[in-house]
Amino acid sequence: MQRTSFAEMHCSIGQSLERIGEWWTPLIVRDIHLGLHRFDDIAENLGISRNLLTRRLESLVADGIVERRAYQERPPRHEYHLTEAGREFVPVLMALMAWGDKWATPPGGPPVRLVHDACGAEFTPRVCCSACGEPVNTATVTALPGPGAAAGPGTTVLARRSGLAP
Amino acid sequence: MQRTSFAEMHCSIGQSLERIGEWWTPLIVRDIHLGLHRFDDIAENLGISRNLLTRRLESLVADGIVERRAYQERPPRHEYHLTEAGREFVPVLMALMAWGDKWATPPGGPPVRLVHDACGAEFTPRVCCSACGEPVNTATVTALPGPGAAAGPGTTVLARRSGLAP
DNA sequence: CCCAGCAAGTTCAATGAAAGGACTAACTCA
DNA sequence: TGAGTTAGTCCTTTCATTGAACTTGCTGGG
Repeated sequence: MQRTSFAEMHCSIGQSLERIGEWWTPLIVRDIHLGLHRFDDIAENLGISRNLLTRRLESLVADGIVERRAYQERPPRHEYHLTEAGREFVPVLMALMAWGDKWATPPGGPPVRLVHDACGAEFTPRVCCSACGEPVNTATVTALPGPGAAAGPGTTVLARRSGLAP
Repeated sequence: MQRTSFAEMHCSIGQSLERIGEWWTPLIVRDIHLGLHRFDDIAENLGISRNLLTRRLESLVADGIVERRAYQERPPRHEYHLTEAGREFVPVLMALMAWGDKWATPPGGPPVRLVHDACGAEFTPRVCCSACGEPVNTATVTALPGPGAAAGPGTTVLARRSGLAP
């Protein structure tokens, strides 16, 4: 059946997943980021079905994560590039990669090393506090209801627990 | 058709997605982290089909992200808790949430505020360099082939481009 | 004692998304 | 003229997802 959409959820994770949470989508963004801009390159690299790649690229473009850019007129040919939103998503992918390196190491060891050009070091991405710069973890972070908190699909029980409308 | 598995990919993102990339799975982890430990609570909160929740929880337990803990004997009843791997995944979810807050704000504004207990500030998660602590972005990070880099499903073209075996 | 209720699932049919391979369009280059 | 490139579309098969009903084992109230 059609997948349940997360679009109506009062949850930014749900909203994010609606845009980049589908199967293949994060890998497509990874490929574009790593320099694969042509349809056939991405299709061959991932081994994704071509019709599915068409659909995924369409929705990424519709959501403003990827930009479809003509690089010649006749015949019309296009390249795919990340937008600002797409580029800002890449660090999330790096954090995901770091988690995978630690808890789900691929056969043969980590396939990618990351170098931070600004400081020159090979590094591991970490999620940090924007205020003090320290790494965050479940023990040191508290989640509080924000302005958009509400009972709705995806947050019924949570809203009840935090004292919002049942 | 059955989803193509990313398990054989030489890519930590693929490995991560294989474990937590399926539809619903990140939201299930979110719910458990936020204190929903019972099957019925999670099912009601998300509105997920109960058989699907069963399957997702099974695979999360099999992958060592969630732990199934008996809290009474007769009748047998269980609670779900995050393991160490699961807790370390939560910051990735926070980064994903921050991206959604910025680029896909849910109706009504950000539904959750995060407070870093260590410094007391309300903050935005950022992905930073483990060496110098500065936030990373696409412009300041270079990806290099690591020990596990290889041509294979999910990385054929990339491996060719970076000079590995065709 | 009987019935309602809870918790944690399991079973089932209907539907539509994914896979994969063949096909098309429009052009270029030798 | 024929092969190659690029970016898709079309089609069939197969399986995951949905939603709702059903099951099991026990507790607590009247």
